[in-house]
Amino acid sequence: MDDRKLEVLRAIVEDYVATQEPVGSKAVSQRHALGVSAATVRNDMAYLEEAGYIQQPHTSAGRIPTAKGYRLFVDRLGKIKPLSAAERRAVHRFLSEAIDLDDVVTRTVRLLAQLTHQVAVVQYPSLNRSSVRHLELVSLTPTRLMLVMITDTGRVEQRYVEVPSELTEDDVLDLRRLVNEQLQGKALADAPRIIAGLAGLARPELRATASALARVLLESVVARTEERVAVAGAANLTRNGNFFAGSLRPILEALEEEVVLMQLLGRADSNALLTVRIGDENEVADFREATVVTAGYGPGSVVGHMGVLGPTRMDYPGTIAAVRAVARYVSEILEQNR
Amino acid sequence: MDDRKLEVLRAIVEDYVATQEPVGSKAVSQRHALGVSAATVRNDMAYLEEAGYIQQPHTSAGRIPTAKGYRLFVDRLGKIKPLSAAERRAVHRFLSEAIDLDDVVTRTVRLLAQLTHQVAVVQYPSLNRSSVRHLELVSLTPTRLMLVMITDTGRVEQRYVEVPSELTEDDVLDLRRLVNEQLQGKALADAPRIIAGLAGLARPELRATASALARVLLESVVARTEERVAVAGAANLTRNGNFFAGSLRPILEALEEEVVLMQLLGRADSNALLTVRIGDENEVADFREATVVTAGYGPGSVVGHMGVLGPTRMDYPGTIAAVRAVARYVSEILEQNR
DNA sequence: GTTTGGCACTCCCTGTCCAGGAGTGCCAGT
DNA sequence: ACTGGCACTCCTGGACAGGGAGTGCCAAAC
Repeated sequence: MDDRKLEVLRAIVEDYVATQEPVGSKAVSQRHALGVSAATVRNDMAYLEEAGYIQQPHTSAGRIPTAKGYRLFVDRLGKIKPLSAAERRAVHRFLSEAIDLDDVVTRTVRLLAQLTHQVAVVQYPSLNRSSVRHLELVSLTPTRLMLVMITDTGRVEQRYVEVPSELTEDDVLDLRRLVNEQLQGKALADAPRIIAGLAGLARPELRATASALARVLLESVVARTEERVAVAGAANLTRNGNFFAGSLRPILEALEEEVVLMQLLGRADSNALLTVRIGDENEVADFREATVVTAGYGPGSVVGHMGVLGPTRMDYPGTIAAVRAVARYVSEILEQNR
Repeated sequence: MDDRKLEVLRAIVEDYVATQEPVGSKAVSQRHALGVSAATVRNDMAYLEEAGYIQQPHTSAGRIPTAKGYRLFVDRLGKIKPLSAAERRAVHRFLSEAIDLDDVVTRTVRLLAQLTHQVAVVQYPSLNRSSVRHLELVSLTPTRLMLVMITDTGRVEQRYVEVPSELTEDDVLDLRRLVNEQLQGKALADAPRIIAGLAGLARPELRATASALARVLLESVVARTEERVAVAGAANLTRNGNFFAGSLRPILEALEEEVVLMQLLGRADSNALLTVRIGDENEVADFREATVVTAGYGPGSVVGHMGVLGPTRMDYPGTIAAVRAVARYVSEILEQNR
């Protein structure tokens, strides 16, 4: 494929993203210094359409890019434009004011939404990629405990535990020491194995209690892993003509389903630094008209993902730069709090 | 005002809520067994319009209720229809499966959204109406602590504390004992006073550390109080013709602002069991076209509010019943976990 | 005095038609 | 290989008319 044809595609993508209207041959030849006439552009456009990169909403309208066209643009044409110095400073300052993990996530998701003018999604640090920092047992009544687990990423999980027999203060201290000895510093992915042997290590009279505790512990490391996700910027779905072809409904519904959001952020095993899924490259049916840009983050290794969701007609260079920058800053912050 | 006129108003409200279309005199006299002709209804409607309870979108259209009309309907005409037995069972089961406070709030807000087909908002138990159940100090590095506060409603707050000098294990134990002795069981509203005296009670060599700790403690009980709110059901804004006169944007934006949501749930001091704010009775400008139904909840005394937001044209009896029922169940659950 | 049927009137809604405009495809000429 | 010209297609917006729903008012009936 011709170099000029690529330039024409770039012009179409850029103009269409900017104006949200089909772009015609005259506009391309005038606004972009290609040095050729509109008629020539028309020939190139016919070729690009034939090849599936652009399409016409109807005869006698301008062209708009297809998903395939955007893909080519992202892969070969888009020059990522880094954030301005002012933006970088703002990101840095806003995120460094966070007081705990919850706050980091909340601020991150808002920041992303604001920078990209799109819907932002941030996954809380995944439990099974974290390790245990501390386990705390608080006795509420003699037969009722509260279990609090703190991970190295700062995430806090709490559970109630009903125990079969009454416990003394010393019993609680014993149990606390036991679980911390066994689990502190261990990766949660390894935890189930350790937890299974927990009851056997307790004093005989505490066996029953320890196994009740083990059951709840297992639940909190296995059952609800992955689930937590924060969303912001839903209002951006209504920007200008975005409106997602009027089918706002399913999108809003999907945004409230953790399962769908996790799918959106990509299979947890993906360690790719940055992923762009355009249109039908997306697995979730409701997002066939959308593009999702995601990045992994974490101190050293990836512990979670974040991303933004927007119309396929989005400002790719800007969005990609923003997601990448924010993911980096968040990783830095987690590193510091380690 | 005539009894029959009230019946006409009720008919208009009910039909309009059901069909979302202006209702005419003929429809009223036919569908509701008033025993009078359309012409008579027309006279009554002229009166109701004069008195400000209903209005015409334009000449030669049917009538729709005004905010004043809905108000009268709610105060004098609506017979609250309790939830069906099946619904009550479903509510009960769904909520009793919650595993911690976070889960209770999440489930509650979803339940409300689903029952009422509207946007639901639930405030986390307000910190300054709770009391301290337990304070935990975890040492991360010799000069860095993690403070975890657990309240009687099950809410968990965590903060990092940088301390001026290196601490031994015993120092940490000492501090933990001190803060728990002083604060356990105390209402957070009283906490600032107690915290102020905290540093003075520590061993001399721990004074500096204790006052750093006190600063952070104060922050966590004062600064971010009230703030946390959960939202669900935003997709319901797009139901049928709801769309809020096409101005979806400001509503979605407002729903992401904690401050606005707190205003929506009503001044924190309101202890009223159930509040209905219709149209301009609402203080928040963006919600002039909306009705907000809120209820307080809590074990014994009110510790937070929950509510739903919908178009003024909503099913008042059903919505009110749902909000009240859910608030009661949640209160029961908090009572049990006390 | 209240209720009723009748009637003229108003206004919205829908569909049709038409002119204007933007953009294309193709062809012949450079 | 590029360009200018030209006929053609299709969308868009305004104008206009007909049908329908609902009203207000009036005179007659209960």
